[in-house]
Amino acid sequence: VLNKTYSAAPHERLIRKLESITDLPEAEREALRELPLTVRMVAADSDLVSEGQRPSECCLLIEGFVCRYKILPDGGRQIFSFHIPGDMPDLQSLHLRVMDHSLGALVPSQVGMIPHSALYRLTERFPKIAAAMWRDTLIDAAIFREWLAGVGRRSAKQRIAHLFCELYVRFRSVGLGEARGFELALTQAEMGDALGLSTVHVNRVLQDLRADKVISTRGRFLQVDDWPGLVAAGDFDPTYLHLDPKVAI
Amino acid sequence: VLNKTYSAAPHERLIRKLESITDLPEAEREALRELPLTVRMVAADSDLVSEGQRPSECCLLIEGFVCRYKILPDGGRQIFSFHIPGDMPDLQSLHLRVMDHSLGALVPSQVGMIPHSALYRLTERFPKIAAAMWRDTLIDAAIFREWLAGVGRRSAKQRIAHLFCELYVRFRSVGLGEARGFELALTQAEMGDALGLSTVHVNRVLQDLRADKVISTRGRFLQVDDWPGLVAAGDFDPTYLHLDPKVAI
DNA sequence: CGTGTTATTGACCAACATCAAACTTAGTGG
DNA sequence: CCACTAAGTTTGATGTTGGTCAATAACACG
Repeated sequence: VLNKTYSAAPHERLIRKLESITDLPEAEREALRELPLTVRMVAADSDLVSEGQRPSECCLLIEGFVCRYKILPDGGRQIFSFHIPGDMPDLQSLHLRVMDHSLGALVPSQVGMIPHSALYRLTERFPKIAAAMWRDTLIDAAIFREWLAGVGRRSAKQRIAHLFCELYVRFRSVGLGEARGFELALTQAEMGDALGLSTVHVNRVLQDLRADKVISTRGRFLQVDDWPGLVAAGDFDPTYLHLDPKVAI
Repeated sequence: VLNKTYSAAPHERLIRKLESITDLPEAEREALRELPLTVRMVAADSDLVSEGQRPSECCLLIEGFVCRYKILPDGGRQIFSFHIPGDMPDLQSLHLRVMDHSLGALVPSQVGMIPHSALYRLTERFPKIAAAMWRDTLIDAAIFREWLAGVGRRSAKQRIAHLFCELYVRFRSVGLGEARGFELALTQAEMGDALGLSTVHVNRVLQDLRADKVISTRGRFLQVDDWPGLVAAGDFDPTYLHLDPKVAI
């Protein structure tokens, strides 16, 4: 638990996210703004929620970068998803009491904790908010399917390029990142754990992609030099993200 | 479209399924029984819904065995999930208009088509039914995560054993299959497409598992000869299925 | 400036893929 | 009821992607 100060407007982050996947009337937006929320800072590499726990609140990511993952008996780690500000990475805990995986911060992050009770009340009073949140968890599932197809049937190079495409589009769809690229706060080991690859192989494929002139990296900033090329390399089709037409990248 | 006759009680199948993951008061069960439902027969290897479509109804699987899948540009196929009677494999279409994958029958199957409009009405009138269905789609996502961990980090043998464990538990949890095993209506090619393996390799691993005396096959019947052994071979922990304690296998 | 983390490189290896053919089984029509 | 066919399973030989191990080079941070 750290103590930095931030001036982000947590509720607006959430609203912007939900509006990237659906339309919300003003009454619903207003109701979302009244959600009680306790801000908490989380250090890098520490868990927000761990496998086996029964949380009584959901996290809204305000600043930072987090992932969901599971450690397998042989010590291997599988990362299931990455989350950016505006996401509620453990929204599922609202209807799935016990966590079957963990939620960890990849960089120092700021989250807002929202009691389940407040969310229940909101979803009962506003069916449109319930539908938007349900839809969000369904898109979550669609992303898992897409990753599954990647790990099951795509080459290492396609998988890495695909991940970059997905993150770029998701960042842009909520107004984060820049047109030329985005902050990719991931080590190569973490990319490997997400894509089912070894660190060494991730490194080699990354060199390939740089040699192909589709991306370049400056520190943690991933610059997209050739978007059509990256999309082609990753066999990327954003349909599965189910974004609202109004935010089409 | 075939024409066999069946005497299954579709609504009871659905109720039994939902009760395997939650508790439903009698009023809710009664409301479910009134859901309008058009029975349809589907031939093996034909699609119930295809990628790109915008269905206006959901399917309830009454008899048979279906899967969700996607064909990749290089011709490869990734199967995302298998569904058994009582499942609503495309419940997600209620909040995700366009299908990002297809739903196909693996054997001749019987489904009940339920209009989205009827489901919307039901979920608005009965928050408990909405919660149960939302929960069902969240478990769906949990299964994707588990498969992702398998394809990403587990060996071929673990993945196959894990799949058998999952199907056995799911069949049993809704009162299908037998204590000694269950009907596995899958070709080795289909198992490969689900697990990210080649047909040849599936065949070899299957021979291993038979040699290890954990399973045996008689035609399409998969007999579990050593359940603890199969669980160990698959590194299987049923937590992710989020079954209600009352149906614990 | 150290010190620990991350990136990169090289040598070697294994799991699983691919290709091709033979064998089995289950349907189908005569 | 049998021959014929197509689908599925099994086997062998060979190839490749990506893993493992281990060392070195770059960084980032206190």
